[in-house]
Amino acid sequence: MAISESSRKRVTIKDIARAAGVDPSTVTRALQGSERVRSSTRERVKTIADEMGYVPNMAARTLVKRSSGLIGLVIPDMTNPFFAALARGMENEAAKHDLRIVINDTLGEEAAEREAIRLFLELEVDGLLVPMARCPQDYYEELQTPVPVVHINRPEARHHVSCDRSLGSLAIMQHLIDLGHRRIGFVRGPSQPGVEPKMQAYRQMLDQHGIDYEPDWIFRFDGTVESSAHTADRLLALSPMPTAVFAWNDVSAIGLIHALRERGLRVPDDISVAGHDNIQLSGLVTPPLTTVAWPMYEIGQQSVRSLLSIARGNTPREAAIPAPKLIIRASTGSPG
Amino acid sequence: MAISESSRKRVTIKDIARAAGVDPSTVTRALQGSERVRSSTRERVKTIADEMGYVPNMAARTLVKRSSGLIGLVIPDMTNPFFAALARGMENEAAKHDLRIVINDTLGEEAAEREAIRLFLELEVDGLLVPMARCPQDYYEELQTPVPVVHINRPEARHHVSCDRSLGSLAIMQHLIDLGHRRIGFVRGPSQPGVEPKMQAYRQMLDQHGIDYEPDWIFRFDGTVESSAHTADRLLALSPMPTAVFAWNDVSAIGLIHALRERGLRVPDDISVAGHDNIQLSGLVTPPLTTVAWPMYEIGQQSVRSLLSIARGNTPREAAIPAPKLIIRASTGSPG
DNA sequence: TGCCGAAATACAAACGTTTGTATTTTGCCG
DNA sequence: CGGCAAAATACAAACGTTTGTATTTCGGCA
Repeated sequence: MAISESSRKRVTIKDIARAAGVDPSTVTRALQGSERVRSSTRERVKTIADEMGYVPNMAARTLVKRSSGLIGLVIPDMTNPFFAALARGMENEAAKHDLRIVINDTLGEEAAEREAIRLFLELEVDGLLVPMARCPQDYYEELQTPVPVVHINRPEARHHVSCDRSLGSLAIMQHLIDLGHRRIGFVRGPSQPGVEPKMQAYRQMLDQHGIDYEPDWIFRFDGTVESSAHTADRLLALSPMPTAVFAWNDVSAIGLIHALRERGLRVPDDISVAGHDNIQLSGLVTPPLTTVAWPMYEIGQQSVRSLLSIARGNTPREAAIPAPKLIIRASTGSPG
Repeated sequence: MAISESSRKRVTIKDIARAAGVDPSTVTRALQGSERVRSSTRERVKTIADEMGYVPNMAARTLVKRSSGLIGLVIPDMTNPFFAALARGMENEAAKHDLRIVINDTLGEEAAEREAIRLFLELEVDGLLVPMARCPQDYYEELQTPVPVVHINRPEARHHVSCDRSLGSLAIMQHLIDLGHRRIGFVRGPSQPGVEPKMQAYRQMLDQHGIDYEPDWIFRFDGTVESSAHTADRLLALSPMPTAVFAWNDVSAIGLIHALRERGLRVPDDISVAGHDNIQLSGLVTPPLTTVAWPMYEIGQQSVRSLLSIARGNTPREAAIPAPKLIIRASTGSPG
């Protein structure tokens, strides 16, 4: 059920045309600053439009131009500051090209993602930006959108902008190993895309240093205090106990640190903990968290650029994206 | 500069009409499930539309219906989990009425807020939801939108859904005073709307308990580690030192706790700290934070309901919104 | 068989812009 | 002052859908 239409009628180009004593087409051209209309007329029309409080009707414009000037951004989780930074990079770049970003939140649900894509297609967006899609790649292959789609961090997609997703995790693992750790646990989250590459990097680094992979060293975090507590208990029950833990994101790392400290362990003296994402709070907790920062803003910008070059029929050149940056703080140290 | 139009032409209602051997108007009605078309035709048309991969053109529909089925949500700061919960409540309620939410992030900038409103008006949204607007109320008064606007937490607005904004702060202050605190500091953030009511509640409670307001007990937090450190230093320099601090949000509270602990103070033994917002991490830090939770989800739902009744010409009845909830954790205790 | 009313469908106009083409106006030169 | 090109403006069609009205089709009954 749609909302009923409003009472006060909106000012249209025709109204302005009448008021200015010119043709609607002249009004359009005047408002667009076309050279084809005399500058005096142009100014007059603009003034009148202003006075009458003209607001262009995008539906009409989109209809004839077959392009809305919008870019659809499908966000899996608004809560994640990760995506917020991404969105800002996109908005910044889009603005340079007179494009606007509209966002739809999917709560990380596959059905909602499809719904969002559909909404955007109906809206006739000029492009789609899809960070960490939930739907399988096949879905997008078959989709046959009439508009370009750029995925973020989905290397298997046809068009994508991705920071090598294991780089950050490799850096963290390297850091821990450099510190002398050999028994390193891993806290993983729900099976979102984005966890896997970190797991892989984790295992790869273990391999490289001849450390056996222990399934017992893998823990799960579901966002609750209880799961942090459970992980801490399990850690304490292990013998020998891991001397370091790499958590797939900062929230889980901070939660774990709390649970460990509650149980009398000192971080990093008894056990090191590293996170991933560099959220604002990661520097504000005790102890400040060693983590890795992604250049999300830059990725956002680059993805809009890619979108544009695809739309122009070029294959976008490989993006020059800065590498993720290891941020060493006080939550990691040499093993006791 | 807009993106060039795509190559493959989209399927329109006319195409379906031709394929099905009926008139476009029949196709429309069939797709809408109108009773005016024979059920056999209806099914046939729907099947054909499906097979041809029909995607409705919203611009055309909006043009004739003068209503887009969209609700514009102007978000000041996507990073704030506060707004994420709000948005979800809105989406949930909107979906019940076949309305969709589109989001625009303003980074808390006044100019961006105006831009967002403009975009939404061009999009011909059916309503606007504006949580914690940056632009002054006058701006909205004069705006004369042809669509209803519901503000969130702006009681001075014509239509608004607000939790009494001081309730939470009053509860926190009451809690601290009940614990026996008399010297209570306040950490404020940048001068966003939303800080003031908390400040007021703070002073009101001091007044009520005959405690003098000390300008020295007001501190500022700007999101950096340094400002937390600075606040801690200033606190330590005071004598007598406050025994408790009420911070305007959880991030600033957590940052402060860290800085205090770094300086050898124990929380809550030496000093209590309370926050506001109940972000996910507030329960996961050491010590877990005493804070106050807002029913954001419910407020989101309610604001959509209000929007709808305004659109129908009713004045929305006062919303029944649950009160903010005091969450007592371990960061507060009786003064040493 | 012919007619009636209802059901099903077709017709046509409208929504507000844009844009290619046609027409008018303007300024200028001979 | 007539004529001409260029500049300025007007005209008209189109975008894809919806919706009120007109037309056709149909089943049933006299």
